Amino acid sequence: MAKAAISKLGCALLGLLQQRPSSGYDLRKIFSTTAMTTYSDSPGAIYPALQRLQQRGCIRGSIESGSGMRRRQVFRLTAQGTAELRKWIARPVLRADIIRGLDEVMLRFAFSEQAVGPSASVRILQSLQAGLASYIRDLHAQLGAGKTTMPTSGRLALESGIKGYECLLRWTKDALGTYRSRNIAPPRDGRPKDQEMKVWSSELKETKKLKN
Amino acid sequence: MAKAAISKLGCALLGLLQQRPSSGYDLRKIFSTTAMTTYSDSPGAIYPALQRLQQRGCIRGSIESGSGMRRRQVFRLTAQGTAELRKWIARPVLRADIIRGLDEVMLRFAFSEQAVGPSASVRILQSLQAGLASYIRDLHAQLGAGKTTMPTSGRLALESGIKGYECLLRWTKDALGTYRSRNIAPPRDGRPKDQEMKVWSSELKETKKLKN
DNA sequence: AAGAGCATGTAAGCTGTTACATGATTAT
DNA sequence: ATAATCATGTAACAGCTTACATGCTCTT
Repeated sequence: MAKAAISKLGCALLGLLQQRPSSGYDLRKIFSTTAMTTYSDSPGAIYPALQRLQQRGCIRGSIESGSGMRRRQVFRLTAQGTAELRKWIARPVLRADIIRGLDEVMLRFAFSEQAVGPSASVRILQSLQAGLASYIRDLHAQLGAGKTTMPTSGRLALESGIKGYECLLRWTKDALGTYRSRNIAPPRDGRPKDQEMKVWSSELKETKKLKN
Repeated sequence: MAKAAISKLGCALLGLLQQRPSSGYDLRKIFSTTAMTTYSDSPGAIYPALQRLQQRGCIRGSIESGSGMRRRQVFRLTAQGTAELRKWIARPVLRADIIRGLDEVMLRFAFSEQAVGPSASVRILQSLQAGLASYIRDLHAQLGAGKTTMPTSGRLALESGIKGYECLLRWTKDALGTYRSRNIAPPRDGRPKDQEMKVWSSELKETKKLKN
């Protein structure tokens, strides 16, 4: 049962719900207010996604309706949902992930510390670093091959991509340094022993208009 | 008629076909071989996309079948297809484009010089530069607001995004410098008068396996 | 003759987009 | 009261993914 993979949006929702139980509307607000605008805040995407997650048993919603309160359904992760979230985060970073879904890798990294622990963050950074270094080499080769025949804009576009990856590679090293200075043991293998759970982004409660 | 927008993949195909008439298989090879791997090389995406473009009147395919040759259908841009390609490239770069579809902006830039002319490239770079500068300001504000409450991985992820945009902004300035040194007049308004058409990426003919 | 690669497609399924729809509650 | 906002949904549509299917040609 539940063979198909959870969609990227679904994983993003799992990650957010792990940080704090929320209603669909809360989640839409996050997507429309914060740097997560890369994801859609449209109800036609979020509510069906929540339903799917619930059918899978990853989340459970409870309707809150006190007197003088609007009806709202608050979703929480189930044990299974937590497991799925961790599985998603712990997936190895392959070249395909770097090429087609770098944003998803960054999302996994963003949730990694809270949902699994710092060692998972380090693991993502390490495989990302390796994958980037290898891919950058290939891109340089491609640039060298077509340098003379490509039009300026094409060459520049390729260069922009390469520079972006190089920038990310530098950031990866910095980030690893941050964790090293915090004395996070490099994850040789085995499971992480840390499980710190903190709630952040508490300032996301601000009101903001949302049109349907 | 033909109100719905052409999909991103469709536009990518238009751009490639403008550079050189190609069969579906040729296009798949480009997507699987070059830095355009970000786009799918699956036949289930490309052949239907080509059909849609043909139904719209943007491209026209002609079946080539000499003796001792495999049947292959080569597609060419029509006048309307060229117009649609130019319209897509000339679209102003909005913040939404930067947030949700930066890759599409870069694709438009990559094709801009051949399909429209250097002044179109410059125009894209200028609006991109402005949009990036403004967006980066907002992201810095967000980072400052949540710096203390966010977990390390979340903060680092946001920083990585910001650094990526800053890197792109620097590239934008470099690229504008390249065009300035080539004496491309800044496009005050009106249409570009240049229309240089060269064929590049002639080395993409190399063979490479593609599994169905 | 057999297998690998060329070249084109189709069909099912899922997901996101866009647009619409519905009530309840708070503000003016 | 009326409008705006809260909060949740649904329905039609388009596009991509995955998997399958089909013949033809070249190599060995």
